[in-house]
Amino acid sequence: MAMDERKFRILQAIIDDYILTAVPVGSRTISKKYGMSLSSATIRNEMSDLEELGYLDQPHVSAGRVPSAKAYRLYVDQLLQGGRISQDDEQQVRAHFAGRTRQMEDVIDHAAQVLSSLTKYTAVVLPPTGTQPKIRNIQLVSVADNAALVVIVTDAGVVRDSVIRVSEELDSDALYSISRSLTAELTGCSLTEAVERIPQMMQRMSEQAQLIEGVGAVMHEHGEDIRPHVAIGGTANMLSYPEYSDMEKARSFLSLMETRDRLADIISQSGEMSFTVRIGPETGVPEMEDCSIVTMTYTAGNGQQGTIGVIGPTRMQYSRVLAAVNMIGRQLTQLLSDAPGEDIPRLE
Amino acid sequence: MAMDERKFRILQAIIDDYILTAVPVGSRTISKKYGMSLSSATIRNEMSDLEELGYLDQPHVSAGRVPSAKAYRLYVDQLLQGGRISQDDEQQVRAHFAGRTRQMEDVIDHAAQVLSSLTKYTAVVLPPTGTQPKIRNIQLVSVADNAALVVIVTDAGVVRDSVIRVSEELDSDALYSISRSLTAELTGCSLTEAVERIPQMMQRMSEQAQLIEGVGAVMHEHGEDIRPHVAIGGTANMLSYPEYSDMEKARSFLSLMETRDRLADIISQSGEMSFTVRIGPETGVPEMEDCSIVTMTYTAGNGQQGTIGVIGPTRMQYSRVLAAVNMIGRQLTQLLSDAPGEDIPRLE
DNA sequence: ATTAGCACTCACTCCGGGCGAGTGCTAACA
DNA sequence: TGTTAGCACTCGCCCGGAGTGAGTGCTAAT
Repeated sequence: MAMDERKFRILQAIIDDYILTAVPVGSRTISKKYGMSLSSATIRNEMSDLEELGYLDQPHVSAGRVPSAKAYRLYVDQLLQGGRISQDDEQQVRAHFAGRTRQMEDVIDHAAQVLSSLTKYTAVVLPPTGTQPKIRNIQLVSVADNAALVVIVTDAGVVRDSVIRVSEELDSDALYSISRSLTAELTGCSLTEAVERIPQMMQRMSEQAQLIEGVGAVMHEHGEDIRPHVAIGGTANMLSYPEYSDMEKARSFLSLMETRDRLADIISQSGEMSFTVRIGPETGVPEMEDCSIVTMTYTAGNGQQGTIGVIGPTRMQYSRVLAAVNMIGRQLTQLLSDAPGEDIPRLE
Repeated sequence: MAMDERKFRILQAIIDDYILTAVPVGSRTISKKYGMSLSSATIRNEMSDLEELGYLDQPHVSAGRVPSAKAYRLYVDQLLQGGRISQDDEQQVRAHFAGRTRQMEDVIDHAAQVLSSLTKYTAVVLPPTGTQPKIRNIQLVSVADNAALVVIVTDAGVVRDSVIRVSEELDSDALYSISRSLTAELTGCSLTEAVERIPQMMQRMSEQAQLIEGVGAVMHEHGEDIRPHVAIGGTANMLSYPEYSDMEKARSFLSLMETRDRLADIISQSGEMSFTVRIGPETGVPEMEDCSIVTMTYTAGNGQQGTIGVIGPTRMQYSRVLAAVNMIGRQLTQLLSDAPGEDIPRLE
């Protein structure tokens, strides 16, 4: 027994109905609501077959059927293939993003907000990261008598800056000249390469050894601890769905959303493809057994890649979510491309 | 009929019990569990009086009594007066914060996390803000051929920096000399004062007019839009409490936690006093009718003030929360004081 | 002033019956 | 051979009533 055209249409109808109502759907519903000229009995037979094929589950013997993860998989594959992704609210959203120079962090936060309010699910946005950024410029700025600010500019924007102590009282000219040597020496290096070079440099410019060591420490710290800011929107949305009427589930979901590190891992595991849909168990996260995650990567001007994602119940409205994710993703790529001229958002 | 010693002790017992169990407490419970040598009947009479005085509410006629906001107020006033604030886990927490130079943002996030896990409620931390920070140094750093990064250092640390376009191709030496003039001119000004001076400066140094205008724009933007990063921890905790078994309530609470701007407003409304406890309606927030908020201000080295707060149900464990807030608050103040020498966290 | 006793209230739980949506199977039909 | 009507059966869910127990208020005795 194989999957024929009719079975497929019935399956589709079941999924549609279940997505809408979150209630196990019965044969009569399909036969009546979804204009097939088939009696409920026939549908029943087909449903029985579909269950055998693994596309449907039955919560208990006298209940309707519920689509399985396998069914959703088929469903979204169809969606993705067909490319039926509309792009309605595009205009409004574009307006939201237009104007003002923004910090990367703001862009990210905003994207998460828009995406969640568009889909009514939970949205997660990771900032662009990627190949080790290359150093472009190093500046020491005097902050106080014995403290200086280290600003490291890379091709990804400004890497976080830090204050270090300077032993002697160097005036700003002195700092500037040191900045120039450092820049000359390290331009084009990645942070880790730069850290490796620090010892030699300390020897060569021994009178500034302490200062240079400080700079090295800053680089080291930022080279490792790239704990990017993760933007989340609409966690509260999930509570509106019946699948989270169980408090315990809701709690564990929310806890997961709070541990940003783990969340970032989960979201960023979205393969090489630009579009990824992970359904239920495919997420690989026990707490998300009945969630699906739709992710897409976007690209900033410097080639770095970020990820946006939507998390919802497995019965999410895939076509709408796919459309929204696709739109926001493209929008971000465009916004962050070097081209536009007036704004250069930077990496936080 | 007035509040006498015995009534007060009974009220205290009722509050203690209710805080523990979240269940309306009856006269028998008090008479038995709380070693008063009084019969339940006597307690009943007293409870009736306390209800008349407005300290107790009765959900329905045959249920026990529940403390009113007025009762909690009395309770915490007593707590605050007595100064009975223990400081047990102080050591562990101090260890958490020790070591490593940190960004202000990290410190804030971390404080929220610790505070929420310590109290099992929701914690909110606002970064220090305060009197307009004074400019200490302005640096233009070359980022690309026709773009420069403006870094404005104030006594509050680094104000967010932005990239601006520079029309001509200025090399880094040229940028440095402009930086020096700008610094000389504007040191000691607040951001808004500096913005006012921009027009004159544009006239005076007309060949760099566009550049200076750009710098002015950056200042203006950051002078206004001080949307500080708000750190939140433990929102999921709230779902463990029976008062939030109602999904609708939980949802509205979480939504509130998501609108950081509003949340920041609410938290920062904590009067002049260093310690504030707002109970139920006192919060002034409809969504928080049965929440209480405990806040405390802390002070950074430069005199700027930040706020930390804990949000929980009105029946929160005030003494523990007060202790925790107090401890973390003092800890932050100490950590952020200029004194310690090795770390200077900075304003994000 | 305190307490024992008593009648009364009322939320909560448990339980059995009825309901209805849904299934699987069988037999009839095109 | 595929489709359909009919039927018996299952089982979750809702509803109403009885029972329970915690709690109160009042009264009378100590």
